[in-house]
Amino acid sequence: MSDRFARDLLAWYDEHGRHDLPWHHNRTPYRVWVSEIMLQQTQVTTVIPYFRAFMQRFPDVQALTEAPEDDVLSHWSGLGYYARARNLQKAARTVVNDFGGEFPADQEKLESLTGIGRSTAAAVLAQAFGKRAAILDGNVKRVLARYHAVPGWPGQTRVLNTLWEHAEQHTPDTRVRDYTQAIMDLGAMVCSRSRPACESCPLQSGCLAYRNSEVSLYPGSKPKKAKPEKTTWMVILEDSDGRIMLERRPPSGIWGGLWSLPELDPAFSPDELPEACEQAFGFDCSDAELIGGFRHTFSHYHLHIQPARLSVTASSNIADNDSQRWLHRDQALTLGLPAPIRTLLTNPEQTALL
DNA sequence: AATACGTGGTC
DNA sequence: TGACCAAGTAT
Repeated sequence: MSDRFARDLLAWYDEHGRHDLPWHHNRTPYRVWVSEIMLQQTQVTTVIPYFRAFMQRFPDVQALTEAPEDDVLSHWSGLGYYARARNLQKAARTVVNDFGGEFPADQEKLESLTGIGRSTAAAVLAQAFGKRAAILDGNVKRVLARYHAVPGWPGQTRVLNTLWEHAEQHTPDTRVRDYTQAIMDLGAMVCSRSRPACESCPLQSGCLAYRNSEVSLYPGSKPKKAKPEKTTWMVILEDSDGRIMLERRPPSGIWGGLWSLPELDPAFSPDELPEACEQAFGFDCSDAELIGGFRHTFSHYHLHIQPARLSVTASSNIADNDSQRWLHRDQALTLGLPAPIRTLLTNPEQTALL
């Protein structure tokens, strides 16, 4: 049953673990699910305020299904990986339509919900239903890679499979909920990526990497690749009322479904911007003013964002539609906006310094 | 299997 | 200061 790994880990957790995170209270499947989705590739401290606001606005799965997608995205604004928000609502509708509004306590059925993979399904099973299920997130990967001295980068299927095997083996039959939280806490608080606190680790005596003084070698690092550089114009079209134009981005791709400033081909020179805007958007534009570009780094490429402000002179027939809205800046900030656009609209002077 | 998908923290 | 990475999943 539970080997010394789980036993020692749980003893440590009782004294040192995190027992008071927002999703630890009223631990319903819905709350656990939302927290797990938010926590994908995202730090706990970042998630906490988003989780509170989200629960206030969408208290249950029913409320989530009934909300406009824009509302969900605006609550996700700044969190990143926005497909998570769109998938969240899709999955909520599946729960209501196919599962009678109740989350299934079944690994396979949970994984059928979009946005829920193997690890998230296991986390919901363990945290919300107390069922035995092995998780394997970044924390667990690090702990297990060190404990068993598993060589290689966890992005490789072979390495990943090995880690999953260890994860399954160590998961106990009892106290699965606590165990799941415990191994994540250990990874976050003791077995951290840099400067792990091995002297305070309850698993030290069995840790192969520690025994060999090779803790820093695990887990193996990702092969590095140069990020491509891309450039774009982001135009702030402003009418005589001080309203600016926002465009809804396509549902897939970067910032999918969010509202943002309209983009223009970087091949245009500053001189050509007014005419390019007129052709693209159909308004008389003038006075292109360059605000000062900045570079934004994504996971897989760098984007040079070149903001430019233009005046719309003939604005009599301006109207909102599905993919285009004219709003004052404070109104624009209530939309689901990407973080750098939010910054750009809030404080263009600061952005110009970047 | 490899890649796309965000943002903020860390050193 | 730029590279690296975090409670991963979808395609």
